[in-house]
Amino acid sequence: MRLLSPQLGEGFLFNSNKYPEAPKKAAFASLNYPKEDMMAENEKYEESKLYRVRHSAAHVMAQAVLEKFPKGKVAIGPPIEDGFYYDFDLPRPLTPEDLEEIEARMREIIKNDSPFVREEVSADQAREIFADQPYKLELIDGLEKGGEDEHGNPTDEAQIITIYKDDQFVDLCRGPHVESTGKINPKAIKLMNVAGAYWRGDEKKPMLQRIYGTAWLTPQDLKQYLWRLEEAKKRDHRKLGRELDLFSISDEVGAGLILWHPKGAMVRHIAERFWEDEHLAHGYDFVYTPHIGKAQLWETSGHLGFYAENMYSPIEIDNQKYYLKPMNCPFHIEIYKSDIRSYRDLPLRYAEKGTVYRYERSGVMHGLMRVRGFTQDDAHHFCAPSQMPAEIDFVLSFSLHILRSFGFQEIKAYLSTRPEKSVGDPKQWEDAEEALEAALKRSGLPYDVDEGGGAFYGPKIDLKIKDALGREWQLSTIQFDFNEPERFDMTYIDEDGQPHRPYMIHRALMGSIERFFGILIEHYGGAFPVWLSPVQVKIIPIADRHNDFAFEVADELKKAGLRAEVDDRSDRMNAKIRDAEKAKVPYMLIVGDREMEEKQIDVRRRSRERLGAMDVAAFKALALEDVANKVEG
RNA sequence: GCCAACGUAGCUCAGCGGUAGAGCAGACGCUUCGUAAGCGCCAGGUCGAGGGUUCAAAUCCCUCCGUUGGCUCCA
Repeated sequence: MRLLSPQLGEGFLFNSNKYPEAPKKAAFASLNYPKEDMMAENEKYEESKLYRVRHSAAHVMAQAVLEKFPKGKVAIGPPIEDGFYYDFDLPRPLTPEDLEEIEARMREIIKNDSPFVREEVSADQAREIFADQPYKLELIDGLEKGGEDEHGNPTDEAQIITIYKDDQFVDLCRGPHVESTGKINPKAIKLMNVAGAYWRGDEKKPMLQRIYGTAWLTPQDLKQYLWRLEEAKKRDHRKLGRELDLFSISDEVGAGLILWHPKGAMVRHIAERFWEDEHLAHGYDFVYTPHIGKAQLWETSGHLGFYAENMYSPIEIDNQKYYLKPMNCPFHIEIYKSDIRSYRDLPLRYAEKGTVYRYERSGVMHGLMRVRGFTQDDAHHFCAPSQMPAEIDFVLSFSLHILRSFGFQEIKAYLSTRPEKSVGDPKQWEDAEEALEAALKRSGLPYDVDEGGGAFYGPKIDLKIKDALGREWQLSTIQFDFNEPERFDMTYIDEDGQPHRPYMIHRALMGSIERFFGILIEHYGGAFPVWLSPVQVKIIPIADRHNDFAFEVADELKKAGLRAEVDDRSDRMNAKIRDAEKAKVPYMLIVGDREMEEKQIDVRRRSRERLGAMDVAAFKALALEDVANKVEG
């Protein structure tokens, strides 16, 4: 179905199923549009009018809330992506009705068109103004002390304390704001929901009530944003997972544990088969390792020291404690250590789709995206230091090849460097970081550097993709490890006949296969590319007398490796087409009297495009070409 | 784990103190049909679990489990 997004006008047609003839870029742009279109090119969000509008809307909302709850305490209220929020400490939980009331009051305040007035004050003046606002007082202390901004984050500069007044409200705030409340378009704001949030994000501190709102420059923009939310809801992998019968999660089995249904398992199987072929073609060896390992192993690896809170309780077997594995690396290392390694053996690349179990707190599970048991497409590279730059180059380009094959074209890299606390020789760190950055430069990928953002055991590159809705997801990670080779005393014998320490790289491309599947579902809205579709062809006989011929066609297609099914129910053709469309089967082949007569089939795509009658051989060639080229039809 | 909302048929939802309802899906029967829903009939629920209030609880209260939106954490 073609959806016309509201208020978009020419050039912003969005096709809900992302069919091949749909202009892909336009589809992306329409979903993606907000920041890009709302702001002048290269303008920073923080300096945009939109940012000021949202910040100002937060103040207006705070006033409305305080009017309703005069004893309420306010915390902070910044603009965020797509809107703003404000945290409150209130005598009772807010209800949806409260939000409506607050929103209505906001519109009145906006109508007053009262100016935002900035004032610089001393810390003591500020304390007087906010005498009954404990959270503000805490912020003022931080500002006065310096080294902390209004969010409590460290800063270099001493802070000037400023307040902003508008209408009946005054807030401790750095600004900036719009000139007056009237600059906020009352028809372009909406309060979205209430959620709990810890004061300063610290779970030991009080839980506040956070009201999320959205604000835009025009009502059209708001409408567009709400439409985008709707679209995301339609593509929600949990909803599609049920509708397309891909997977489920059973209370009986347990939260965060995924059951892959035949259709979902087929997609996974195809994806894994591709993954396997590519790995074998690129110098990897496959390994298989068990799900549990002795406590001593996890002591040696350090997991019981630094990862214990994510691990499940031990299982006791013959007076020995065993742990369910949260990672695969110790096993791969043991395989490495099972023999003496020569520099001639290196690099070694051990790959395994290893299923790991990690404890997740009960409130954080989310469909396939956040689970307690998942399979990593893991691999560990072991190489001599001299081989390291080439190895990085290889693994980065291999990662990109895999991601692009699944239809993710927009990829961004994040390089994380040495944190303050780290293990390993600084020279090694430098070499590794240099190699990572050089490889990034050669790849031509856009990348950001997160100084000090690496793990204590090594620097890393993370790859994030943008999906069809413009949302970023981290998939791949390529991590150096200076820790485990040391802990396990890994060595190889170099040309000099002496043992040397190898370099070790962990990498996962899809990351978690469960999560990757979830992202694929949402990216494609359930309409997988032909090569991944669990059912690629549905053959639809018009009447019972066409069934035999339909099965003949199916057999021929199956022999060619295509996944074809016949819908031989006694329903009308229209109903069969509808069901096949809903199942997002890429091709429907209609067979009736005419086709049987001519030994042909009538081809229809899920995009509703009709390719017309053709020979089975012609269709087979066409479909196989789509599979080979991984087209998204 | 924390805050809030929500758990009624396989799915989506109505009912919100007086003996459980719809649509879709399913079974069966009729229909054999040209590019997104043919018709009829049947079956299906200890209303998430446990406790309490009441003459009476899906409905009100408490506890637990789960889900959703956030917080924190993270693949």
